[in-house]
Amino acid sequence: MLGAARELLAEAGLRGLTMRALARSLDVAPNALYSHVPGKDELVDALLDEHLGAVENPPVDAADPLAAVARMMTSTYDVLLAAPDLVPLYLARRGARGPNAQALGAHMDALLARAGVDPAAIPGARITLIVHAIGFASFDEPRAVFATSLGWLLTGIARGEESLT
Amino acid sequence: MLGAARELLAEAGLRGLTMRALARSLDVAPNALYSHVPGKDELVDALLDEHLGAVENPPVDAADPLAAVARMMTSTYDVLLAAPDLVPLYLARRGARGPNAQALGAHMDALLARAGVDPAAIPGARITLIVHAIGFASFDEPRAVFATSLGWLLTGIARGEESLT
DNA sequence: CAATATAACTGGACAGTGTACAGTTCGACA
DNA sequence: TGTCGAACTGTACACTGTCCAGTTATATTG
Repeated sequence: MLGAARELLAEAGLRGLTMRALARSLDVAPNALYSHVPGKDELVDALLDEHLGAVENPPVDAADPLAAVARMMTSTYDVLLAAPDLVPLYLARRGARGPNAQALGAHMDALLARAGVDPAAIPGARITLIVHAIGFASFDEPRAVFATSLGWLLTGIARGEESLT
Repeated sequence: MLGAARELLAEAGLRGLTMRALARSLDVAPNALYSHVPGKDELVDALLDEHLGAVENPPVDAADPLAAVARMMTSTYDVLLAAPDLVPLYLARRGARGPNAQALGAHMDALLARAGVDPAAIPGARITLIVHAIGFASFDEPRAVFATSLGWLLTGIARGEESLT
């Protein structure tokens, strides 16, 4: 069912992802879906988290942890862009909260800690990086702009400055 | 009509902002609205741009242009949060493109230029800052996290680094 | 094997959505 | 006074997500 939903999204786009169309593609009555999933929101959530499985997880003990974070976020960005129709859904659902999303978050926290980021600042840094990746994927700017701004962000995070307010 | 739409949004939320409800609040048949606006998207666009009129425009010749950018973005963030129901719409419509949005963009470009940012990097920096503000407003994190990460971003932008990829 | 519990399905419906079409009312202006 | 055009109405279409009651098929028991 998740697979059919993914296919449907790829073929018919965000607008085409409807319970009825999904049921049609499974040769089933629309309400039969509700035996497998409580509602469309939950289906979408599952779709979002599953998709995050493709994000690259660099080793936690990488030589340069900050570069590893950069690789991770770039991979996230690429994965998001690989299914552009999914991006508005990440926004509408405020990210993903399934097992894949949580594993990625934990992984990133570990890398940030190893990069010497103040522990108290880690959650904020994680959120910032996630918002940054999803936001950029949403506004689909050229990839170079994303890379540049990711560099800006990591520079700032690494130096731990926070005046200017 | 825009006013009624704004009120309706405030009272009934994002979900309650429907053409039919808007028509009802104006004591008019639903399709009468289409004499004034081509469709719901355009109505929403107008709503979004109008709302940006509340963003603070610091003087372009401020002593510290980078601090002025920070003030501008903080004000944007506050304005966005003042109408949380509008935020998902900014995302869905990929920002605003009306006169207010354009004026703000031009203003920011001028400030970034005065702050010594490489002219070629200005559009990217502008987009980055906008994505950052809208993204944070969307994920509604504590305000302090926004401020901190804005500091990170501006630090990076000002130093013009872009390695790490 | 037969009986039963349970998961998966169906038909039909409800209340809503944005919007198109054709036709009417009405105020402003020549 | 006559005409024009904007603003409106009634009706309708093709959708949406989801609920309810009832049916079928499958799996698990006695």
